[in-house]
Amino acid sequence: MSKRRPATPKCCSDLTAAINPRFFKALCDPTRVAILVRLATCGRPCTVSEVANGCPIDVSVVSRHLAQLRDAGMAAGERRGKEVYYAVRFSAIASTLRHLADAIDACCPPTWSKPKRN
Amino acid sequence: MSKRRPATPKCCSDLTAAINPRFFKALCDPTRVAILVRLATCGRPCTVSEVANGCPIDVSVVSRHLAQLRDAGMAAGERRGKEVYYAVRFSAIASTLRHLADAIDACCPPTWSKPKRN
DNA sequence: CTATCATTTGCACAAGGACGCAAATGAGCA
DNA sequence: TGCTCATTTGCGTCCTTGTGCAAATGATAG
Repeated sequence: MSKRRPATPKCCSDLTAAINPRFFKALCDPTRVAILVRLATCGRPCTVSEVANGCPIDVSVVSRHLAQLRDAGMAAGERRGKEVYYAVRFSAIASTLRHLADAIDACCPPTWSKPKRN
Repeated sequence: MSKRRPATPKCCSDLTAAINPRFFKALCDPTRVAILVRLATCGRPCTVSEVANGCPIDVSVVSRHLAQLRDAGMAAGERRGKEVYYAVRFSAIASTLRHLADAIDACCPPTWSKPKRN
C-alpha cells in the first residue's frame, strides 16, 4: 500500500536546478581547465600576466578565460592597482560538485526497477 | 622550521587527473543535459525512441547524445533485440563528482597565503 | 596632463559541435 | 530470403566558441 516511487520524482527537478550550464561549460575547454589548474597550482592569487606567462596563447585570451571562470563562480577577481588578482574559489567549486552529487543520489532509486517489455 | 607548502603541491596533479574533459563536455550542451534528466526522470532504462519521443529533435541526434553520455561514463547502453536500453549510471556520476570535489579540497590551502606584492 | 603598464573589449577568422536528412547496420519475423 | 522496425553512421550546413591582433579602458607614476 505504501507508494514506491512517484511517476516523476521531485528529485529530478532538483537535478535540473543543480546542473548549472555555465559551470560545466567552463570546464569544457582544455585550455580553460589548464588555466584553472595553473591558478590552483600557484597556491596564491595571481595576476592575468602571471597566468599567461609561459602560455602559448595570447594574454587577452587568458583574460577572457579567467573572466569566464569568474562568471562560472569558479574564480574570483580582485583589482589591486593596475593588476587584477584571480584566485580559485575552491570551496565554491567543491560545494557545487557535492550538491550535484547529492542530487544525483537522491534521484537514484535504491532498487533499480526491471524494465517492462512493451 | 616546518615547511608550509611545497611550491607545486602534489594535490594539483591529482586535480588534473580528476578533471575528465569528456565527462564535463557531456554536460555542456543543454539538450544533452535535458536528455540525461529525462532518462533519470523515467526511473528505468529507456530505449532511444522513448527518450526521443516528444522531443523536437531528430532521433539520430538523440542517439548521438546518448552515445556521448555513454562514452562519458554517465550512461550505460544495453541492446535487447531490436532496441537499445539506456540507463543513467547514477553512482558513477556521483562518485566522479565527489572525487573531483575531494581533489579540489586537497588542493585548497587551509589558510590562504597573502599575495606578495612584486 | 602625459606616459606607461595591465587588463579588457571589438572585430575578423578558424575550429569545433549540434543538427537534420538519408543511407547503412543490426535484429527479429514471415 | 525478404520485409520491417530500431538504431547508428556519413555528410553537408549552420551556429557557437576559441583565438589573435589592434584599439580602448583602468590605474599609477612622473
